[in-house]
Amino acid sequence: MRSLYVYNTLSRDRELFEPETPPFVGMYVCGPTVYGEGHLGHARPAVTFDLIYRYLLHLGYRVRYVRNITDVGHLENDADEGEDKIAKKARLEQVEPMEVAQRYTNSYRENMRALNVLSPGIEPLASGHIPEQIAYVERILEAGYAYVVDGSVYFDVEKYNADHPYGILSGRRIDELQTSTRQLDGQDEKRSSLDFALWKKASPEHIMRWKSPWSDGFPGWHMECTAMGTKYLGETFDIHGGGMDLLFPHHEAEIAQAVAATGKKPVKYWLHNNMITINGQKMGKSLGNFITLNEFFSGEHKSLTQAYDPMVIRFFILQAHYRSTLDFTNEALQAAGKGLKRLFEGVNTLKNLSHTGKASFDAAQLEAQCHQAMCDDFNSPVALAHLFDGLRYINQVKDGKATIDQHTLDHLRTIYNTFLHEIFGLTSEESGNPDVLNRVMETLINLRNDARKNKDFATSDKIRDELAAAGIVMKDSKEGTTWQFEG
RNA sequence: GGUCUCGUGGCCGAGUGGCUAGGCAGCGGUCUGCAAAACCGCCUACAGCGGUUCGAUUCCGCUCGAGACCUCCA
Repeated sequence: MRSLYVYNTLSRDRELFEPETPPFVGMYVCGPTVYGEGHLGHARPAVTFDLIYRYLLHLGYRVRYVRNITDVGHLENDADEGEDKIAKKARLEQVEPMEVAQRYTNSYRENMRALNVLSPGIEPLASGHIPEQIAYVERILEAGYAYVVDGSVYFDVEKYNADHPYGILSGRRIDELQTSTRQLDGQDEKRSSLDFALWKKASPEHIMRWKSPWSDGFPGWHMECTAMGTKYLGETFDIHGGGMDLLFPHHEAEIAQAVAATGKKPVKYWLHNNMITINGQKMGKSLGNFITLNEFFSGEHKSLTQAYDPMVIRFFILQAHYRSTLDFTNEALQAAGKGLKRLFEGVNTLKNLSHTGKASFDAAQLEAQCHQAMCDDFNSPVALAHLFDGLRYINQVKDGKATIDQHTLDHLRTIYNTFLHEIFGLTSEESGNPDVLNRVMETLINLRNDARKNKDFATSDKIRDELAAAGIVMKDSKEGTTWQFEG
């Protein structure tokens, strides 16, 4: 198996990837909170970890991929006074909380399918794992790292820090944190402002609630990932992923919870994708540049000049390294769209090529370069650059300016299929055209070429222009005329 | 205010102590009845100021600028 290096946030460095029990890999990724439409911010981690998942599978690992659906109990900001996000939305819309969660879960899954993101092996719901979460809180209480106040359970960060360093992931220090935390709901109950809730007692108007030994309430917002990760991947597993914004406090709290309960560090490799911006600005509900995925796909948003194919968004994301910030602009997306189209056309060319002689290109080297890039912390932009380099050779062969042998031809086909489709998950919507359409087009092409031969360009151009108006493009080359649908 | 990340050519984005990705746009050419596509060539940048070095875009320091987290968010 190839040597894969991944950037581990825990060490702030690239490390050789060595799973606990190869060939098995346990991977947990923080999924969406389903209280609203999927947006651009959801696409980045989904595509990033889809790439990682696909590449690990390609390398021969057997991956158990868990991505949760958060459908309970995250606290809102002070304007909402600790009200549950989903409950709040439900009241506004006068429906059951689980109905809201279901609707947006469905919507999220549809978006993921459009982006060709593979389904995780397990997609657990937080609401379906309340007993596991309660049991986990009990373990932490038994270990002495939590305390109960009026039906709520809080994690005792200072006590924990005395035995285990708190902040190993985010690089934060407890004394620095103490001075920079602000007042939140329930603060007076906590011994320290740093402590976080493991279980929250529900206020009377709070409609999402479950029974527990401490109160009718709901789990703290770091609890579900710890409980469900443990349940499906064990007390220690290989990869935990998510957005950089989750680094603190969410992932830090997850480590503390697990160490408090088990004495073991739960995760070997912490992987974090960077954030996206829109026109150089952070995307935020308050900034008015919040674009949902459906708006992207339809183009219905005031800051979009056109609709974007989900594959273009996927390709755009893959063209940047996952640990860099990525800026979405119309210009950049359009550029990506053209690049992607060129790539697909090259693959199509490759499909129709036949061997012509000696190859003047080293396909094995191309393959090695692509893998080298991917093994260096999943550097998809560099791998894509190599594929574009190969494209030039393919087109030269098409133009008769280079030659290719059968072996190289087969090898290139395998490489492009493997990387573009299998690993990058890029698909062209070359839906198998019905035979009848191919026959019709063949006829039209023949008619037009007859006209061209007779220098009846009025007729030949009429055929081409009218087909163009219908969305079909004709392309003349030495080998003859080809056609395709064009947007 | 604290912690951290980053600043690359018209735009997007890799990467490196000397050999300086890739995409898009632009310009010139080849091909073509024309067009499109493709191919060839050109445009060769690393915020600013110091320092280390034979040599720095790449290492160090400072300045300026942007962003993330600390507080719901991917």
